[in-house]
Amino acid sequence: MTTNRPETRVERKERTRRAILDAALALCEDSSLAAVSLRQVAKEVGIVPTAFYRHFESIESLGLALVDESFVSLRAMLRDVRRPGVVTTFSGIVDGSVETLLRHVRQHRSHFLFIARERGAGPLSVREAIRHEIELCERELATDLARLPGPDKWTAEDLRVLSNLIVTAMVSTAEQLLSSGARPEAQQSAEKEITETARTQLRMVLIGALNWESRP
Amino acid sequence: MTTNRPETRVERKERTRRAILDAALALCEDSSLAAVSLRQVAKEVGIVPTAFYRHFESIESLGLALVDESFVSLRAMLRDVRRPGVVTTFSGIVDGSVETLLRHVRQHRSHFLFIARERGAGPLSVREAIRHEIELCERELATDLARLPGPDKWTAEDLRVLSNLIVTAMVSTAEQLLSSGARPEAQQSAEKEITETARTQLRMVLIGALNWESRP
DNA sequence: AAGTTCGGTGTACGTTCGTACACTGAAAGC
DNA sequence: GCTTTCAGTGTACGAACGTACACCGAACTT
Repeated sequence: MTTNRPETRVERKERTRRAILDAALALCEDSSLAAVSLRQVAKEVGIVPTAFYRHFESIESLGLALVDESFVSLRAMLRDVRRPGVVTTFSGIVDGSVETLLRHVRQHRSHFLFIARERGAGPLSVREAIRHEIELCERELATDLARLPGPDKWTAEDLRVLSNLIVTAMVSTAEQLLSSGARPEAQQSAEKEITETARTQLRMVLIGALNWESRP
Repeated sequence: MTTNRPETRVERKERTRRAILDAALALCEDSSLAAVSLRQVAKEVGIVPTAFYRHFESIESLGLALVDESFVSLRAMLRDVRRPGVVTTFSGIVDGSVETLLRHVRQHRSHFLFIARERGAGPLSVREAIRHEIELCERELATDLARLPGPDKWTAEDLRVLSNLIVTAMVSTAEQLLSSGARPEAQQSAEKEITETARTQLRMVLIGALNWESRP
């Protein structure tokens, strides 16, 4: 049973703000943010168009808020991947990472979908925000890689380059998983194939890394 | 001096069609195709809006035409990369490939820009067309890789996986080159850094490939 | 209890959009 | 030469867009 005490003003505002973010995310499922109109969002939320401005000054700044929000769940995923050494074999790291990625893509479809779209097509400021967040991911990965035997003797530059490669491959994997989800009839087998490919690719890259000689 | 003979009807039609494609491509430089209106294109070309329908039945089918056109130049690039063995060392292959990529991105900016945008944000049919073309590229790369010592003993599946990885990395490199071109003040050094990264990544992947044991 | 703040309303505007329809005039076909 | 074809014209419409402006009423402040 819900307590029926009257809503405070900030609560109500926050609730509407959430509704706007959710509505925008839903509308972004099948077209880019630039193609979403203020009026559509307002109608979806159930407010009058001009009320939108009480929360965001433009669709673009709504986009920036959605980027922040999306990367909260992404960071949660990364924390999940690197949770302290339950597994230490290379195979274990690879399998665990890919499985975690799959789980989070399923769980936060619309966020990943939004990022994948706007990464290439959004307004400049949104693209830059996404690029920046991905760069942070690469840096975090680089510091993790630096603890592995082999890469621990590399130059910082080589570490950067390797994590860029890995993150790129994982972003691509996520995008493939997303588009496989658009056709639910054969989704399971498609997901299996995509994750298997991702696992193999990670292994190939790691083998390359183990045989790499960093020369400064 | 231009010969002044009267234009034939098909010539004139083709000329207008080209103008429409060029105008659309230009308008796509700073927003996605879905956000480009039929009227904008028509105004840019200098025809009345309804005349657009004499050439395309919708913006979407215009998009498909642009995909075709863009991949003509991309295929030209790939032919260029694989031109018969002037160089045979791994380093030679890598350096040559990356340099060719850079050259073609510069030369066909707007085409690459269009593909990069619509690959993630375009209408479904456009996204599928692009995905299909990229898959063709991966297949061609796979048959090339199959001639290399090492990969020549691989399973078809492993070859597919490796070329998917390489193509993904190259697509990402192209996208980075494109966004570096948006800020002309430091473009040269940015391009140098990006291509250097791409070279290193290709080498890392190839080293992984040389040490890979394909087990069926 | 009186006054202020502010999320949400309702109307109203000028613009731009896609597209329907009837048309024109020059090249193509006979 | 007369007819047909068809790329391009011009007008006209309803719908959707962003946004300006005056307003309301309930939650807050004092």
